Amino acid sequence: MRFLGTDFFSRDVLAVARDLVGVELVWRGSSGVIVETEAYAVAGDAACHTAHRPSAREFVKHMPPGAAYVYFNYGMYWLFNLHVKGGPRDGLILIRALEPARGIELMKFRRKKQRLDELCSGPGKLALALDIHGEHHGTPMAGRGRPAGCGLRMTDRFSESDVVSDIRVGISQAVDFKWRFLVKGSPHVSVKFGKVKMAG
DNA sequence: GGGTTGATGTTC
DNA sequence: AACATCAACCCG
Repeated sequence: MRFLGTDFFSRDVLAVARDLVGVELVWRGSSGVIVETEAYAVAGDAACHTAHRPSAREFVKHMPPGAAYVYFNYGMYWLFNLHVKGGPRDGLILIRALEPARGIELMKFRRKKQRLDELCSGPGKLALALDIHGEHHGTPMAGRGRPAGCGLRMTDRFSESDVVSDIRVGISQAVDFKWRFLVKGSPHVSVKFGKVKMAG
């Protein structure tokens, strides 16, 4: 199995976010093909953690491209991001939804759900399905130090024309950026194309 | 189907 | 106080 290297994560954060759609996220015996991502830019994006959190600024300063940025939100859910660094725009990419691929029974057990289209259709859901949590913060997902059994693998599951962009979900800053990338028509996304409520 | 609400705890 | 969420519940 060939995994993406750090060069993949050393490009523009928007290009990487778009290209991650269709890539298989492999995590210790379970996996899913990414069907939804959101880009957050280190500079000029008020919605990015680096805009308000010193700890996030420390992370992007010291961690390599491809490192996992994992954080706890709403007192209940872990959210999994990938660090992009070394291209025109650095940033963090939230993985928002997967089409389950491997280890589906284990994911159903962890989620206590049977329906395939509800297993990983949201950032909190997929972290639970894959058992991603705080101790995985900083895990290198590309290049040296990548744990055995974890990584990102190219697939031919979708074509470029399947991927559309839309505004981001659940934020109150920089709400107009169309920096969410998703497979149009996929039943596995968190929010369908065009369904995010507009501000005002 | 769509809207509303409560659960829950870390960071700033 | 805000928060890159989710599921359960209402209403119809």
